[in-house]
Amino acid sequence: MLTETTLQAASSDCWPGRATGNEPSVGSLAMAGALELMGAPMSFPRNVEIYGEQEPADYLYKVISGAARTYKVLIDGRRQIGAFYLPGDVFGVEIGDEHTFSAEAVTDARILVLKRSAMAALAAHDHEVARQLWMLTGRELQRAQNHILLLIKTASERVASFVLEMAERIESSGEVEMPMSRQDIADYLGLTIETVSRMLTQFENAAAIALPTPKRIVLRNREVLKRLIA
Amino acid sequence: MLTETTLQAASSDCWPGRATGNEPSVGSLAMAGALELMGAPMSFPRNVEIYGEQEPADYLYKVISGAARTYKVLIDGRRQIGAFYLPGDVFGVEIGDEHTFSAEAVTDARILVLKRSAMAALAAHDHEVARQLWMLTGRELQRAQNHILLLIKTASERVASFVLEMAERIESSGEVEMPMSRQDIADYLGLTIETVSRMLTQFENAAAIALPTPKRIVLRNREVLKRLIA
DNA sequence: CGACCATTTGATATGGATCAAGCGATGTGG
DNA sequence: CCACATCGCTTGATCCATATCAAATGGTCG
Repeated sequence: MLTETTLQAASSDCWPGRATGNEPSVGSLAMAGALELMGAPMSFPRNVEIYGEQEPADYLYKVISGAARTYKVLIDGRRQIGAFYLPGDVFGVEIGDEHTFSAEAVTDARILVLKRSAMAALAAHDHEVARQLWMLTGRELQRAQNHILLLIKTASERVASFVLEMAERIESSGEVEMPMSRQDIADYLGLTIETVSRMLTQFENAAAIALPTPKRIVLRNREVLKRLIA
Repeated sequence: MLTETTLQAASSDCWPGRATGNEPSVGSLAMAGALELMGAPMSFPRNVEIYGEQEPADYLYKVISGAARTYKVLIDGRRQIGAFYLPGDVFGVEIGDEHTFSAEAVTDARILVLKRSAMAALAAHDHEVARQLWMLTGRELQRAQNHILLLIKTASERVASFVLEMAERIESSGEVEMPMSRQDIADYLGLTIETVSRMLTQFENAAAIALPTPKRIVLRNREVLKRLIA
């Protein structure tokens, strides 16, 4: 299963917020070492499944590099993408025993895989770890609520929101390198690829963005985009 | 603030799953009394605000009778209902310090109001309480994820799903007494009242339901509805 | 019983989907 | 290193589901 056994990436910073560690509770420091032992970085090629819907949720995943998506396919073939995960993001957190979405690598990706049972055991003795797990669920909830608000908007509002959101997450010197395809964006926003493409062209014509290549978006005037998002 | 000071409804069963209580951890039993003291049932008339978006999230709410809705209004006036809460449901759980949605009574309602800081203090000493709080967040997440899947479906699929969901939650002898208006349903499903009404008429013509009054839905053939939900 | 408000029903408009080419970037083999 | 094939994206034409606008009906409450 594990493509590598090197554990160096599984350092103590593998858990968000863990670095604060100003609450020396019992087990917290002792278990930090265990964290390193139980996490392993794995490589997933582009478009390869990380886990399937209804599989046992035995692991948590933290993106090191690349990107991942979670999704669900309805009986008639429509696909809904739940979220995109970029370096630093954690996914695969579940309340029940099974994954409710499937997950795939959007691009070639390195992902830190953490055993859930070990996390649970850790949380049972360390309130801070338990709190972090709760926070992760809470952040997913906020993301899902924002997603709901996105899906009631018009096509141009959805696409503008998406561009701005990605800009906040991965902007680098005025540009965004989109890891995902138009189909991915469409399935996230509940639109067709044609509509996504038309909206981007529209934004380009309005001088809000530039598209040197399909995946590269230059932000030329984000005020125009912000005025569109309702 | 409190319309009544009677605490009788704030018994130890006010917390879901708490009744199992087969983990006599420190503080658990001692704090059970505190729970009674900190929860108070309040009465909210129909359409009255329970809390507003961006207000400090100092309390949790458990519906005793009646119904509540959470919602957000976009700048242009569109309203999105996040969820409906019926007797037994808990709402107002937040990760941050502020409510991200507003809440109102759908009908005259009695709602148990629990101080959040007290819950947090309790959770700090009782893993079971902490787990229950986490579970509440997780259940909200699942609900939000289902809501996302609903919003990418067609109008008839959304309305059929809604009727079936409400039936599961409040069916009584083959009937559902809807507490909310058509506008509420429309704002939950991302449709207009006209479309909701037309779909219900359509289901009635297909002999799937009957509508003796607008708020009363008789389930005549739920297989027809199930076949519609994709 | 009467008035009001919610709901239903009808007619028309429209945003985004669908169907159908065309174009361009990427990557491969000669 | 270049020609060509493939795949993903863009652009265009048409259609359809749902919104919008408008009116009629019916349930509820004083």
